[in-house]
Amino acid sequence: MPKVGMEEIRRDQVIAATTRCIVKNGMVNLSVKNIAAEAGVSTGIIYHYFKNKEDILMHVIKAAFQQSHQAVMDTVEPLNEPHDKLMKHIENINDVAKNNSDFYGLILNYLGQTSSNEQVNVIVQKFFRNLRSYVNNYLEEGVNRKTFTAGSVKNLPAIVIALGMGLGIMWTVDPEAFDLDEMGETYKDVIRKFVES
Amino acid sequence: MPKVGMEEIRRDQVIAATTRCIVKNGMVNLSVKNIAAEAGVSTGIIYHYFKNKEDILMHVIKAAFQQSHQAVMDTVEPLNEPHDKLMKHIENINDVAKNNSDFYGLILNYLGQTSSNEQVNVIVQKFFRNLRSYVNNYLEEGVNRKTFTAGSVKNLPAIVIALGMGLGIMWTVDPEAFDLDEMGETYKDVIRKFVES
Amino acid sequence: MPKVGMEEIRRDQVIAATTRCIVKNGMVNLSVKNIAAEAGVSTGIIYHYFKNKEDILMHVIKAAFQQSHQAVMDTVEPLNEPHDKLMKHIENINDVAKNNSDFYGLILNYLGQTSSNEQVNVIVQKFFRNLRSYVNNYLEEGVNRKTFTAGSVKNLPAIVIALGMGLGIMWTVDPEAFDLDEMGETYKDVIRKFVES
Amino acid sequence: MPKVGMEEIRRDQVIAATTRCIVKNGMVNLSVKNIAAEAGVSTGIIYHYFKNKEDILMHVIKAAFQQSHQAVMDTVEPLNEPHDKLMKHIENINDVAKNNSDFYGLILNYLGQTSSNEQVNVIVQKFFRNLRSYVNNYLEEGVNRKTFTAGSVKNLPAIVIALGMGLGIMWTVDPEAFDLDEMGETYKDVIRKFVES
DNA sequence: TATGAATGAGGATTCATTCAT
DNA sequence: GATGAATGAATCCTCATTCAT
Repeated sequence: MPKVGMEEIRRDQVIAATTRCIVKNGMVNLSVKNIAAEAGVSTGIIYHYFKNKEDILMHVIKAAFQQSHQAVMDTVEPLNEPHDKLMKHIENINDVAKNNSDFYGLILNYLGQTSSNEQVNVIVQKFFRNLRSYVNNYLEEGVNRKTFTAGSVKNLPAIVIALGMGLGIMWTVDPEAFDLDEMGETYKDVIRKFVES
Repeated sequence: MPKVGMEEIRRDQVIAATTRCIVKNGMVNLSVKNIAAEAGVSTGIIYHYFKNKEDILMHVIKAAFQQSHQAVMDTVEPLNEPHDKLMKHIENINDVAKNNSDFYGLILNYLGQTSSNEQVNVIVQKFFRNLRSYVNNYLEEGVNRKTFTAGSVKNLPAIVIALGMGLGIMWTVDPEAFDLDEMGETYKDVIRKFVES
Repeated sequence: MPKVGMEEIRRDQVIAATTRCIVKNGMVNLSVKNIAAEAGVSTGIIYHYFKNKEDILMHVIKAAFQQSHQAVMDTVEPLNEPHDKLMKHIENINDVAKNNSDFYGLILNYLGQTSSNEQVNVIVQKFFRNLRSYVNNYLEEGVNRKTFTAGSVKNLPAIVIALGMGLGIMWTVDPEAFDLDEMGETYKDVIRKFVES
Repeated sequence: MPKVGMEEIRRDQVIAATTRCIVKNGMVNLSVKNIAAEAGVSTGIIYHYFKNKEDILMHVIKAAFQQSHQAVMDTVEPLNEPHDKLMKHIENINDVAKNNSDFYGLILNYLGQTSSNEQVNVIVQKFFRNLRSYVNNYLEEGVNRKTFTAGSVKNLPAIVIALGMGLGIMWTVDPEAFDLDEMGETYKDVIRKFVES
């Protein structure tokens, strides 16, 4: 193993380990010792690469959001039609719960912190704004192209994201509540009916 | 100060104090010492009325859900028309965020625990199932009375609750994201359009 | 239940309960709350009849020693022959382990305190001196009557008591170590052979 | 101060400190804080080397018994004659009270725990069995060589150990009770007379 | 870079004791 | 006489962080 240029390897190692710890044991039971053990490193080295525990936590959530952002970019942006983009985005939201279930386990642990930790709050706000902004772009594009009616778009981004997130949370907490794929179709129907009326 | 019959008073005192502590500082920073200080009692007495910290936490979430359940009962049940009930329920969900903002601050802190604490998970699942079940009742009633079309109701309860919860969370995290009252109308429109199509 | 003249009843109740608690859970785990529960009274009343926990403990050991003293008096003193007295005393010591096994469980818990608690030390010393003194009396009587040889009696009281106590402790700790009745005979043989040689 | 290879040093430090604390203040008043202070370390480090307080206590008694075992091995085993071995063992038992008075202060504190703490009970039982087993070996050897008569050996190991322990305890509790050296001779006489009759 | 020993403050919990009723 | 609510100090243990190696 190289002894120099470990920076990124170690940071990723710690971030991944922390994510697993939070999802498995909850933020409440997260300790630096656990993180170190899960990452297979010493506690000391963690403080070489991160300022403190809080610093790790910020990097973890940023990394999660960054990954989510990337997924949208990779799958949605290549598409041309606003309608397709919107539907693909919706599918994406649904896929997160199914394929990357850690994601919800993770942000649920951070959402609780938003009211007491300003820094977390800012990051989460930015993430939500980002999500709404994507949707807004598709909608505006669609309105321009007369695919969507202008009247409906105002609050729609929030509706789309809120519904996706709500379903994701609900399913994460109780996977027996409904069939995720089938619900994904209903999700799209709901939005489609509203946006095309 | 009376020395007898304090049981309920003290328990409520501690539950209320714990709720405030969680909302203000987050579950991660919750300590029994804080709870005692917030409640204006000694730490010792807390263990006279509760088995341990976990026990308090369970009572806190149960109390919050019970209160929410009561609000639905009080406002929705008196109504006669399924459509009115559904819309009233939706209004209720929205009102929670506005009038009882602690509620979201609280459950966001518990949602993070669902993946690691089975007991919390069960309670939250039960709560969500309850909520969906209410909506389902209105819908079935509406289908019987031909107010709603049968085809749409299958996944609708989850949609209604998920959307409401998603909006509540989003607004709690970022109250500047949208106007809650206006969004409430859109929320109703979305559901109405879907259910009546 | 009478409300006056409860003094002795309550004190005995508490002393008996404390004894059971110590034997069952060890002095290390003894709490006033446990005592109260075992005695079926409130914690408050305990402080009405005893100065504090230490005070209870002193009364418990005194009561145990008093009882042991009484047993000797009742069974040994009526006898006439020094040799019979000595053997009866030895039988008594053995019987304690068998019939009143709490006794060893109790004093073992107090013996540990002798090095750090002067008051306990004094009580235990007095008890041992008492025991040796009984034996000494039989021996002196026996020497006077020419039953025993003078040379052997000097250290014998301690030997008799030490051997009895050692066997009692050993058997209490490990009842499978030997058959108590058979060992009682050997115990008597050992002393008899020494004293009559 | 070195930072590596401290494991054994620290463990011994803590075990020795705990022993002193127990002898001085009794097990009832033993706290991890005291141990740490007596050992001259922080409380935190104690939990780095021991699982918990119970774990320390187990190591303390094991160390004490191990030391006692070693003393027998070193002084008794080199001897050839069964009779010499037996007498040397007896002298050893007596010497413990005189030269290593902490030993009795220590085990007296553990004996009280045997009835409530299974783990301690097992350790103490094993220790006693060991002691009896040594004596038994000398006796069997002696019977083979016709030094001892076969009839007397059955219960003798327990008698030897019990008497030694009883005397040790008695003297530890009340050193004025008798002269230890002189009593040691009587102790040997008692056993000798019994075994050689 | 990397380790893990070391610290001491802080966490949950228990406990002896008091006191209003 | 009797209760059990109330207190706060003390207990066991964990944890974030530092630092010698």
